[in-house]
Amino acid sequence: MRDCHKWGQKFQNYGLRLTISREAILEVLINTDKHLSAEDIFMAVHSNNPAIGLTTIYRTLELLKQTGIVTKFEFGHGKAKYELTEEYSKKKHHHHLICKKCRKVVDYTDFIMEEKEYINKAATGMQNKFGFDIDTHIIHFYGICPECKAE
Amino acid sequence: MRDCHKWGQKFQNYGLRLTISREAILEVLINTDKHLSAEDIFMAVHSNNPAIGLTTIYRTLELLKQTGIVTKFEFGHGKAKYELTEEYSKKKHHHHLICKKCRKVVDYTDFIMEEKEYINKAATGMQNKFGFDIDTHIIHFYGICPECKAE
DNA sequence: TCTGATAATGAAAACCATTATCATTTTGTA
DNA sequence: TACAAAATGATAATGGTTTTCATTATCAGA
Ligand SMILES: [Mn+2]
Ligand SMILES: [Mn+2]
Ligand SMILES: [Zn+2]
Ligand SMILES: [Zn+2]
Repeated sequence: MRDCHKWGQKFQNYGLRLTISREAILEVLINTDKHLSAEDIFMAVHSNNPAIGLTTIYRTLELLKQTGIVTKFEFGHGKAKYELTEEYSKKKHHHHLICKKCRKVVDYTDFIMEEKEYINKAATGMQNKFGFDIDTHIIHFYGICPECKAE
Repeated sequence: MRDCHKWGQKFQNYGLRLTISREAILEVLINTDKHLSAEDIFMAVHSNNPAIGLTTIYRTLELLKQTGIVTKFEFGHGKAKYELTEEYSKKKHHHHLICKKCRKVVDYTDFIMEEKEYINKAATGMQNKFGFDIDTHIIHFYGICPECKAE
């Protein structure tokens, strides 16, 4: 159980320990399809492991970010949200729709071929023009969700 | 001078007063090609108008955001950055390259046709699929700038 | 199994960008 | 000029995140 997961390997390679806390946090991230804040994760973990503190949540999330296991998103609503990276998630490559009214965040997986084409072209162009090595990108669409339109 | 600008009209339409503070803040935004934080703007304004406080900077930036004169960006480095919107800026439609090491932000105006094509397709798709009305989008490219590569 | 070095942790305090409060000043209008 | 509404600055408060530091858990070697 402990070492059979992808991240178990990753942790070992980085000389990090796969502790109870870290496993509990990863488990929460694996078993959700939402975008969770540190506090969301703290509360989810707390029900089974009341001893784990919020500080550890923040520290672990930072660690998971550094090792490429989670992505940190700042949607502009005060608190950062976390999601497993494509490599470690069941989710496919996707981007986000954000409702400017209710702040809902929806995953959007369509038109990935077209996106890839544009992104590749742009990333190559930037490499050539600026010498900038691109390795990730973010696309956010802002608008009003159907519920807020109806209101 | 006071009313000959686009934003003068906009302010009037909204029943807002075009005060010294607001003009000073707009002037800073007009005369830069950088992405400034509230504090950056405060310091720039301060040299000529020491009486203007940081609170007014924040309040005015929020106002300018509401009226569509500035865009607020959260690049994930702690403080928000502000830039005139396409409509009020000399800059063309563009997106951003962000260096993950030194946090530099570079404007990128290439491949806009290709981008527009993809964005239109995606926005239409989302409208049809989710009933989500998209009106803006953000594209951020993350990577390492040439200076940091050389280090 | 013991032991020491190192990593991880929790509680509490500190940090810091941003926002709220409120008394005062400025502005547009009659 | 007088008055109401809007704008402002100093200050305090907020709240998500990070630091600090003493304690605990983990692992490698003896
Ligand atoms: Mn997502
Ligand atoms: Mn820009
Ligand atoms: Zn909504
Ligand atoms: Zn750099």
